[in-house]
Amino acid sequence: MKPTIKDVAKSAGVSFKTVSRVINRESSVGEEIQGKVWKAIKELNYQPNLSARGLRGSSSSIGFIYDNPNSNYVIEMQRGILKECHNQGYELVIHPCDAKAPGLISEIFNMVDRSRVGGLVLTPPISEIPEVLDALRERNIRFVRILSGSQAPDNRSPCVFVDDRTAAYRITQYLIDLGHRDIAFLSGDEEHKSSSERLAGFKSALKDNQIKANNRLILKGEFSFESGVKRTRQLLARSSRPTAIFACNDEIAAGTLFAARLHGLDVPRDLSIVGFEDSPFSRQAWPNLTTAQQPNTEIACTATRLLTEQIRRKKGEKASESEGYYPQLIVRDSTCPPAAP
Amino acid sequence: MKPTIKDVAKSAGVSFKTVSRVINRESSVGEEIQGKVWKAIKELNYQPNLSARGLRGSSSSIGFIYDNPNSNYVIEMQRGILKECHNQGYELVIHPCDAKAPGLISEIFNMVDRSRVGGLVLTPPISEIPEVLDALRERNIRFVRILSGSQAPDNRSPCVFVDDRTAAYRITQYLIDLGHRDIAFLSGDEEHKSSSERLAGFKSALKDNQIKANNRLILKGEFSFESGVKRTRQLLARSSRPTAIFACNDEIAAGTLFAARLHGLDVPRDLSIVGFEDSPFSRQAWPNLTTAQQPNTEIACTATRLLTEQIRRKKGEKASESEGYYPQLIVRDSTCPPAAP
DNA sequence: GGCTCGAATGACAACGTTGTCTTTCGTTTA
DNA sequence: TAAACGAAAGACAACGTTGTCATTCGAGCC
Repeated sequence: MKPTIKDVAKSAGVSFKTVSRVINRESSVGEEIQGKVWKAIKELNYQPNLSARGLRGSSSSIGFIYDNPNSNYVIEMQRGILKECHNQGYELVIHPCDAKAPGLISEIFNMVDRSRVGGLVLTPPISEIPEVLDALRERNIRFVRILSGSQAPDNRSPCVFVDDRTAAYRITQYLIDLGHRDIAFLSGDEEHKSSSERLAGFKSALKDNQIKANNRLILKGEFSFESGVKRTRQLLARSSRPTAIFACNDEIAAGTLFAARLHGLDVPRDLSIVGFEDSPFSRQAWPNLTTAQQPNTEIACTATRLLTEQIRRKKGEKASESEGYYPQLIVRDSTCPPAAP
Repeated sequence: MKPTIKDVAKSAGVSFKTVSRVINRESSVGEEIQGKVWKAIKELNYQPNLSARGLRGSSSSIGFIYDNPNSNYVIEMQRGILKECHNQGYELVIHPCDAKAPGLISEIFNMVDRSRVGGLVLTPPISEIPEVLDALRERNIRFVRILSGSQAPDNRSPCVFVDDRTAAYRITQYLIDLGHRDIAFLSGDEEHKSSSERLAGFKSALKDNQIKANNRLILKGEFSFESGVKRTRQLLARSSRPTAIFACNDEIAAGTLFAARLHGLDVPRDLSIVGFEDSPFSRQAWPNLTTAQQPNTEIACTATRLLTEQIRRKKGEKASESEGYYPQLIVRDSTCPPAAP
C-alpha cells in the first residue's frame, strides 16, 4: 500500500508529528532531523493523503466556474489555473454553468459545499454579476474575478483585469491610420463588460481623431457567428457601406467575413475586418484576421495565485493587489487601406 | 458549520450508521426509517464529506487524461465526463499531458497517487499507447479507453470505440457519388489510430467502386492547419490535380481551404473539400465544410459510466461491454460535382 | 545550585465517514 | 415450546492527517 506519514516517521526514526511539521514547513524542527525526514520522504516516495488533510484541516482545492461557449478561452484559462494549482499544491474542481439560470447562486453554493473548495476563480460573465459576488461575500466564500476593465472596480477583493478599452482604442487607431473613416462596430452581448469596454475604446479613438461617431454604424448583437452574419448583412444592404468593421470578438468577425463573402466582397480590399481574441479561427481563416491577443493562460495563473494568497492569508495581513493585462494588436491580412472612392 | 452525518442521525432519531446505510443505499433498512432519514437529509441540506469518505474507503474521484490541441474536442469530452461524474457522485481530476514526454508513465502514476483517483478516462492518443496501458494494468489502475476503431481491440478492459473507418467510407462514397474519381487523402499523425482508420475507410470505398488507389494522392502529415496548407500546396502544384481532397480532420481541411485560396481556386467549384470532426471552424468557414460529426459529449458520458461500473464492480461480477459510436456525414457547401473536364 | 524559560519533540484527540462486529427482536423450525 | 435463524439497527474502530497540550532538555539567570 501507499506509504503514510507514519511509515516516513518510522523510517526517519522520529514521531509522525515531526514529519508533519517538516512537510508543512513549520519552524522549530532541527536542521539535522529535517534532513533525515526529507530523505525518508524521497526514499518512500511519500505523498500526503489529501483526503486526510481535507478532513482535519483547511481545504486544499479551488473551484473554476465558467459559462463561456468559447472552448479555446476555457481551455487556456484552465491550463493556467491548473498550472498554478500544481505549483501551490491545490486541486482543481471545474464547474461549467449557465450564467442566466435562475438557480445559479444556489448551484454555486452547492458546488462549494459539496467539493469543499477553499475559493473560486470566476471568469466573465459570472465575474460580472453583482448578485453572485454579493452572495459569495455574504457567505464568506473567497474568490478572484477575471474581468474586463481598465482598472480594478473595487478593492474589496482582488481581481485580474484586462484592459479591453485601451486595446480597442489601439485597434481603432490602427484602422484610422490606414485611412478608414466609416468604421462600423458590431458589439457582443450587452451584459458582458468586455462588450461595453471595447465600444468605449472604439468611441474614444474616433473622438480623439475628430471623427464623429455615427450611431447607425454601431450595432448591438451577441458574441456569436450568427450575430456577426446577421448584423453584417444589415450593414452591407445599405446604400452607403462602411469601409471597415470592428467585430467585438473573433466569432463575430467570422460571421462578418462570411457575410462579406455572401455579398461578393473581397476582404480586405472592399472591406477591412478586425476581430478580438486571437482565436484559432483568426489564424486559419482566409484571410487571416487582424485581431487583439491576450495572454489567457498567464492571466489565469495570476488569478489563481491571487486566490491562493488570499486563502492562506492570516487575519491582519494585507490583501494582495489586483493586477492588469493589456491585449496586443496582431496585424494580419484582413485589413488594408480603404479603396479610393 | 456544515451538518454532518451525526446531525442527520440526531434529527432523524436513529444512529449515524443507519444514516450511512441509507445514503449508500444498502438494503436492510426499514422503509419507514428510510423516509425519516431522507427527510432529515433534505431539511438540513446535508452533503457527505468527500474527504472523510475518501479517507476511510474507496476513492470517489476519477481522472481525465488528455493530450489534444483541439480545445473543442477536450471541452466536449470534459462536459460529458463531468455530467456523468455528477450523476454517479464522483469528482473529476483533469490532467493535460504530453503524449510524447519520456516520463509520461511515471507522471500518470504520480497523478493517480497524489489525487487518489479510482480510475482513468483515456482519450487518443494516450489511449493508444501500449506501454501506458500495460503499465496501468500492471499497477491495477482501472481505466476506460476512448479510441478509434470499428470494434473493441480486446476485452481485457472496456472501451468506447468510434468507427472512423465506416464514417470515412461513407464520406468517400459520397464524393464518388458526386462524380469524383481523383480524390486526394491528407492523413493526420501516423501514431493516431484515427488517422489510419480513416485512411482504411477511404481506400476501402475506392476499392468497392473499382477506383484504383493512387499512392501519389495519399499524403502523410499531421493533424494541423500548417500540415494541411503544406500538403495541399504540394498537391496543387502538380500538373494534374485532384478534383476533391479528403482531409483527415477539420483542422487539416482548414489548411486545405486556405491553400486552395492561395492558388486562386474556388471551393467547391474547382476543388471539393471534406473534413472530419464538425468543429466550429467547419461551421464558420466560407464555404461551410462538409464533414463528419461524432457525439463527443455522449461518448464521454458512456466512457465514464463504463469506468464507474468497473470501479464499483465486485470480484466475480462480469465486466461491462464496450460500446461503439458511428460518426454521421454532414453535407455542407464545400463539396459539389467536379467541373466537366 | 536551583529555578525559570524556551525550543524541540512527542502523545493524543479530533475530523466525518465506512467496515466489522455485536445486539436486539420477531419468526420459523424441530 | 425451545432452539435456531435472519433481518434490522447500533457500537466502535479505523482511515491519515493536523491542532493542542504535555514532556524533555539544555541554557541562562539570580
